[in-house]
Amino acid sequence: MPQLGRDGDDLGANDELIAFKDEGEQEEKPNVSSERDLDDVKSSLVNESETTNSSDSEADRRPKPHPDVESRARHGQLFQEGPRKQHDTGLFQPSPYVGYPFFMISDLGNLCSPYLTNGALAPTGRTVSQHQTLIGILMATLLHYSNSVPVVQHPHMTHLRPLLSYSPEAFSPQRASPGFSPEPGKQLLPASCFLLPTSCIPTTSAPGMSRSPHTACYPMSPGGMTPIPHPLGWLLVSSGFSPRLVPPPQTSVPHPAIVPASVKQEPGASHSHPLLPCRKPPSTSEHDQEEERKPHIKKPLNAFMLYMREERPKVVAQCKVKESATINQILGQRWHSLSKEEQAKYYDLARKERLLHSKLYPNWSARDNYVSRLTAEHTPSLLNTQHHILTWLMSASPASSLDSPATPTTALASPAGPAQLQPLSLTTKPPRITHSVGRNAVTPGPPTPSSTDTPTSSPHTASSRSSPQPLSHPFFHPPPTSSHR
DNA sequence: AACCCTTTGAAGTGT
DNA sequence: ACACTTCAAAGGGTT
Repeated sequence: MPQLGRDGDDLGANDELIAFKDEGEQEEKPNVSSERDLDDVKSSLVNESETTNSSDSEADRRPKPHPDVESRARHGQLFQEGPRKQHDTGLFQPSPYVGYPFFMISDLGNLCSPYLTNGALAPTGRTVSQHQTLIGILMATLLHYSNSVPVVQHPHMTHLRPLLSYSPEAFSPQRASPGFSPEPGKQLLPASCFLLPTSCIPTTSAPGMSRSPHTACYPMSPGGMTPIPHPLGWLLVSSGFSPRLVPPPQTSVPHPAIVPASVKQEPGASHSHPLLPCRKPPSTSEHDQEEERKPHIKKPLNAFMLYMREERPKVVAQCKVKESATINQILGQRWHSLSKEEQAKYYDLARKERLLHSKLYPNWSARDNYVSRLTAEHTPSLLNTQHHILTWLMSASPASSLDSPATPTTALASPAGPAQLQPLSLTTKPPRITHSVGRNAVTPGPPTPSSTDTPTSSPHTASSRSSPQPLSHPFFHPPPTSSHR
């Protein structure tokens, strides 16, 4: 949101920019600033909300709700069939990760698929010496890219500040509401609850600690230009390919995901493999585990999330449903059935959340919470190189199978060639194909800065968003697009 | 234990 | 501008 941009004057981000200092200073200054400003922010936000006009937007775009979901949920019909099975119905549904080789090639040790990325058959019958030559060239390529492929660190990671949790810590009772002492271990309510306590429904669940902190996943040094040790290591390790090509893990350097941000950002220092998944990295010490438990600053809740938090108990009570996926489907339909005034309430609340969040954490970026995944946006050249090398290996491998071209390896085939290589997920598991990704691609963001956070135009114009269609149920219609998470 | 599912919106990046 | 991805909450289900 432009009005919420970090450079926005109203947010006071500039004057709170923190110079790069030692971690002790970084640890203290934002909190002091936050404490000082919190009350003012809250009061000003409340005043602002009273004077802010909620733009009209959502009402006209509201599609007809799908009462079937709720009615079937009440009757338990949604559970008659697994909600995720339907995407397997097709003969082959290309994964959004078309460039992900691990699960496209059932056996990478095989590497024998005769189908190149262009669908052509690879030449067969290469000799052992030819393969050795190819491997040698591959290793040379690896060495080349290990020294030449830069990955730029996110600017927000250049400063060393503590990993504060948005909900539980940033809005500690001592700060937000003196005298309020929550039960230990219980989740404190985020900003919206202090602003509008009546709209909040307390929850006793642990605040989003199921995932390890993502903030420590940025492997790059502040200098930005740090060599990647093994550009293809992820592929080779994950596929179980020849270990000769993969140097043993660097035990001397902890995994970036488990290294405290305060100590891992050594300019110019080498790091462990930046391409490996870091969502659940193994902990090597108590200190690392302690760092892992540190919450990160979470994203502020958007309007729908606020709505869900408020309405979920009602849906649970009404529909006797506990499965969150089903509840969310219902809530999604109810959300669309809301009037624009009702939605404006949540858009406005969400705007306050973002405003307060940006005030408390002017240097925070949503990118900070991204897991360290190698994506095409980050290193497209590297991905293309990987694609080429993989293709090369496939073509170089002795063809042992001339099976049907409809095998998943054809997913690597792209009409446009490597240029359309999709981002490579570094998750250790193949991403599941779901039906919801890509929604945002076709729908412009709802709120416009000039007219508050309520959508001004139909953000759900395109297909999938206007009419969410649950899958796999006989009453459900197939989704327009497939996606992953 | 860890991850998936499912929803919408915000925000990030790349083209 | 557009396309695409990730994350935010939630908790039962799955691996």
